[in-house]
Amino acid sequence: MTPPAPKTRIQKRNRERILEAALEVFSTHGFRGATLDQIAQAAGLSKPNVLYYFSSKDAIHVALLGGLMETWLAPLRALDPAGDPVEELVSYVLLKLDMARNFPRESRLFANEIVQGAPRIEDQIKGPLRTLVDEKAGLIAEWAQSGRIADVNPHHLIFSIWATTQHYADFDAQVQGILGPSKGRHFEDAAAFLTAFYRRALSPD
Amino acid sequence: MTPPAPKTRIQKRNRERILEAALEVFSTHGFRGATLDQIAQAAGLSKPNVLYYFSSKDAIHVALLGGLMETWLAPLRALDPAGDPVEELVSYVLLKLDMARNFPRESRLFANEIVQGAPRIEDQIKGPLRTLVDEKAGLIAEWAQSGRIADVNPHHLIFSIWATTQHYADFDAQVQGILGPSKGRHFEDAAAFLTAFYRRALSPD
DNA sequence: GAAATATTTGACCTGATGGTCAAAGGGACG
DNA sequence: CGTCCCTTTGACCATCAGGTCAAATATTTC
Repeated sequence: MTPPAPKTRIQKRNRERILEAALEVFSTHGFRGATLDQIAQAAGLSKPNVLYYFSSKDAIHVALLGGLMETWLAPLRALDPAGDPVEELVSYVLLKLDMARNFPRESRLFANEIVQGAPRIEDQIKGPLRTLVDEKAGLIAEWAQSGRIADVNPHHLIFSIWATTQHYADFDAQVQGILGPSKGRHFEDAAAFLTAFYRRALSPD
Repeated sequence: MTPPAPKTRIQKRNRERILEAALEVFSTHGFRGATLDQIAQAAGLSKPNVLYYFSSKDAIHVALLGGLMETWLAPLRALDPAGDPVEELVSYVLLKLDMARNFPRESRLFANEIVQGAPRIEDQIKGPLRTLVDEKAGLIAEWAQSGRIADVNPHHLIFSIWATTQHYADFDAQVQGILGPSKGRHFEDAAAFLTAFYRRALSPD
């Protein structure tokens, strides 16, 4: 479907341009709402030229999601069994919030996909993502059982962290509609709120 | 744009059918991803007949969102200054979670809209929603200042409640991909988790 | 029960959109 | 400097989708 390895310099450059443009367009309008013309224009290429590098609109989307999944999981992977449990989890919250701040398009890309039933990444969710989450949930469960953090349902704790952090990327329009526009202050306030909140909720008695 | 008041019985019935069908289709595929044919078929009407009741696809979407906004805000409006602060907030969390459980399509409809920048409900967000949120944030701020709940940023507390509860409707595909399918157990687990979590995080020292 | 009004629909129109193709342009290498 | 292969594109095609319309069919009203 998609050529496995870019060969020439030009191929590498143009494939990257296309993926960058597609990220912009897909994350803003969703898969169905995005058009090849928009992507081509954003990439500075003609539509047939885009289709020279990717066999279809669908292939672009798949390549994007696939290439981004690992980046998206990295912060969770970094959860360290050797660290202080509460601080590890708080760090995870802040890392995810940073990602929402610095990579909102990536966050929205996934949000668009998942809201509509994740038809194109079902396998990735039920495979690698689930495996990683289960592993880290096990770690959190140990922390809880040994009394090093409060007794919480690990999976739902992870969901809450995803929800509260990605919210600032995915629903930015709502946040800014309610709080007014800002150049990052909302993220700083959110960081302060979430840090205090999770520390309180997770610290053992 | 849209006839203000349905007159005949048939009009009322068919307009309702169309809105029900549109809720189903829009919430699953997003505005751009939904087609009039899909809506017409789901409503059991022909496409021209659908357009006899609503002047355009856009008009259907606007009517839907407008009609649902008040329902969506009701739980927040119910936050009672006279109640016990922590329990009022926990009740709000559970009410919102119930809505995510019982009205997932409505939740996804808004999610789809907001993720893509809320182009069609910007006014509703900056108007009625913002007003209500500011009012209730004031109430929460008083509770915090008088030491009846922990000291938290009220707006971000509200965002966290929206995020953690709507997550189970909006990102259901992900939740079920990770936890496996369920007939509601996830919601029960989430209710237990969120209750304990918010009670812990909000209870004054 | 006939006239007036409301509802329904098949056929059609138009623009948008994903995708194709043959031909032209450009660069690397002998 | 000519050949070969990679890259680019203008022109085109087919399908889909939102929307229109006039004619047909119910329904209401008098």
